[in-house]
Amino acid sequence: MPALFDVPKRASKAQDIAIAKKANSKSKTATKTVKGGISGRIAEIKAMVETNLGKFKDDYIIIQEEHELHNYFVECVANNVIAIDTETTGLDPLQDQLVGVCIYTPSQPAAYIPLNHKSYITGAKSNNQLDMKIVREEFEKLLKYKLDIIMFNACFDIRVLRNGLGLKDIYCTWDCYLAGRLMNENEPHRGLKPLHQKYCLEGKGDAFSFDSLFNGITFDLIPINTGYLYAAHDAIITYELYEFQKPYLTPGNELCKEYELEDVAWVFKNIEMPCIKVVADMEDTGVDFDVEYCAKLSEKYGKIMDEKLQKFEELCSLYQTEIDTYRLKHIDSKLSNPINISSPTQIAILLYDVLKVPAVDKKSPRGTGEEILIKIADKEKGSTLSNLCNSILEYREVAKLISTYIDKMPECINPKDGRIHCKFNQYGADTGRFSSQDPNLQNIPSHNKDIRKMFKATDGYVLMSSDYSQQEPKVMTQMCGDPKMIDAYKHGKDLYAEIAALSFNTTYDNCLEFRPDGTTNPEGKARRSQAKSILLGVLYGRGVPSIAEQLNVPTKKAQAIKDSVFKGFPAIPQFEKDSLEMAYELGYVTTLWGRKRRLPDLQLDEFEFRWKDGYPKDDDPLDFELEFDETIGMPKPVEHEVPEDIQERYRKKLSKAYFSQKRAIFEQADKEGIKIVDNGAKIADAQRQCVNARIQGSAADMSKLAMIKVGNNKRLKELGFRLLIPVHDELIAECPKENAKEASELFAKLMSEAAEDKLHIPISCDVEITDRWYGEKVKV
DNA sequence: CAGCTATGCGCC
DNA sequence: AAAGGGCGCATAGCTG
Repeated sequence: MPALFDVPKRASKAQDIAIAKKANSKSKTATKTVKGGISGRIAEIKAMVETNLGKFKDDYIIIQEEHELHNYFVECVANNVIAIDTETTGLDPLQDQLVGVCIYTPSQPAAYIPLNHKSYITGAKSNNQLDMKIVREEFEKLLKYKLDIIMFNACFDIRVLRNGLGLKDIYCTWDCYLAGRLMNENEPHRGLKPLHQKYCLEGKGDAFSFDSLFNGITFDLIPINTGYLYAAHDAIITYELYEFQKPYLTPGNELCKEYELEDVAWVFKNIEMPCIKVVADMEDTGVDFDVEYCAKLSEKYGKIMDEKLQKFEELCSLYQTEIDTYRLKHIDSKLSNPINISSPTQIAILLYDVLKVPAVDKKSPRGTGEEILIKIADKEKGSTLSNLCNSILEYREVAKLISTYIDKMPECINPKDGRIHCKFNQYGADTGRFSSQDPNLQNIPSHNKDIRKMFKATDGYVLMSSDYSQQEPKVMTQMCGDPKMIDAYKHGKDLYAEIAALSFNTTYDNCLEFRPDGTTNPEGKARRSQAKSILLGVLYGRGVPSIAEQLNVPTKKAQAIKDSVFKGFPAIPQFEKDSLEMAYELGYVTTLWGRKRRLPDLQLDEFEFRWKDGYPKDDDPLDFELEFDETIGMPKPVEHEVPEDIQERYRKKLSKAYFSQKRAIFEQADKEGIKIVDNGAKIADAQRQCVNARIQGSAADMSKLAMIKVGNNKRLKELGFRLLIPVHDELIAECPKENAKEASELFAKLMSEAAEDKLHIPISCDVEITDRWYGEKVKV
């Protein structure tokens, strides 16, 4: 079965991501100043919309009277379904304005309900817009019918309707964004319009892009008579995308079966859809923030940064002669004066050109990353060079804290409530994990004990954090099904120590860091960490040399350790094998709950053969019949394949060749006019991903199930408990102090039970109760 | 000027 | 010969 959605070939993953982001963002720079005057831009927009959507003029309507809205909703009830999309002045549901609501139900024209349009000349609110209160009340009546509600990226629209229209009970039954992610997480287009164009218009729709159309103009300034065309169009294409998706994610439907999506449909209905409300609640709640404390941190770390910079400059001055000599020789060097410590380019010049430090890493011979600088520093401890490298590292550490966290966070505070409301993308990672942005609350430093304390409980509340200990190893144990590993957890043993004991033929106690009398046991510690490295290495698809480096043992030794562990726990390599086979045969791997991670790269041929010019070297490029392709409006490019026997010849050679010989073979082919594409790296990437995606994805499923249970628990709600941040295997929440004891116990219980249908390993969650994130424990 | 890539680094 | 999964975001430096 081919992948459901075709993924176009692209130059790079980074490019894909850039494209996806572009498609996903609705014009971030909505409030910047407009060049050429507002009226000019609006005329331009008017013309663009006319040209591209004018044909829908009579198909879409504007709702400006109460009875019109009422009648429309009557039809929605009759159809038992409505698609909803909102138009706003920006992407922040708390600070930006609701401008209008777009609705659609089959049999009716798509409709736009303008609410807050205003004149771009006078700024006065435009006439003929329904009162928000009336619209809210009509919607409230509509919601009582529990009809299906279709949205795209529902979390946003739900929050907009809650905060902008006061529609507290708005819900969604089908989110086309989440459905699309589940149907193909590799889809580079994540926005509504590109998805609709690709799957509902078979890519044939007008390539007209709205991406930059409204740049610099907020939607409230667009005249209603222009705006309604654009807005109403969104509601109808949301519905059309839903119609396309629905059979694939409906269990029992032929298409759902054919594409093996029945379990995915389960995940959609029971994990992703219920998660939306929980996420919307978290984003609306936000986290309280201590500005005064933050200001103190800024001062403290600002001073440290100055000191670190000074230290760097002093150390540089010891090399003044060398630097001066270099500058004289290389007039147009990028080396500024003084040297910019933040510039990797300049640090590379300083180290490798001025100071002639030999490269320590073959992969990046001019690298200046942390690991490389540590290697250089360790070569001659105490030397000026070593001090210099350390000073760069120390500067970077504190500069990162200041620029990304300490001085950034205050800019993110919502002035209305003094809290930080980030955005969570519940399908941020292709494995199903969450991501967080604006700001990212999932990468706040934890090693540093100051930074997290900026985040505090609301006054009268306490913070609660509860994490799954060893979530991923436990998931892996379940998926391997190894009885010895399961037993280790059932008996409350340390898994890594148990693996070490059974693999290295020694006792469990000999594989612990501490002896029963409390003294340290270095050999035990080493055994345990060796077993741990192997297990986590499997989890991440880590290679033996890399594990060797981590354990500080020769590669051969690391291989021997791995062999022992695999011999003692054959279920582990079996799981690797099964996962690979699953991916090779089906093109995807699955999580415990049935979420898919497609890995099409795994099915690539190791080598692909193409004629460099698109045709054989001695061919006349015009010597063939052109076939007209109507979809692109021009003759089809003709593909000449490299004959199978030539491919076979090269494949045979390459299979026997060592790395160093491959290049020569590629060059030889090049002379024949053949380009050989080496997919080895891509395939290796996919191989690593296939084990990891199952574990990481299952853990994500589990965490989401927990969020849903916790977020919807009636008793917790009564206690005033509310979730704040999911950090993968950990949930941060807050609760009124007087209810903290009961809430924390229930919190831990719900979390530990959340995955019990599929995960038969004891799960316990400890709840920490504090006044601030990582702060002092509070007694309750 | 915006928008992009490269490099580097924070988290799980 | 090399060999680590998943994110978001900062700065530098280039390009159109």
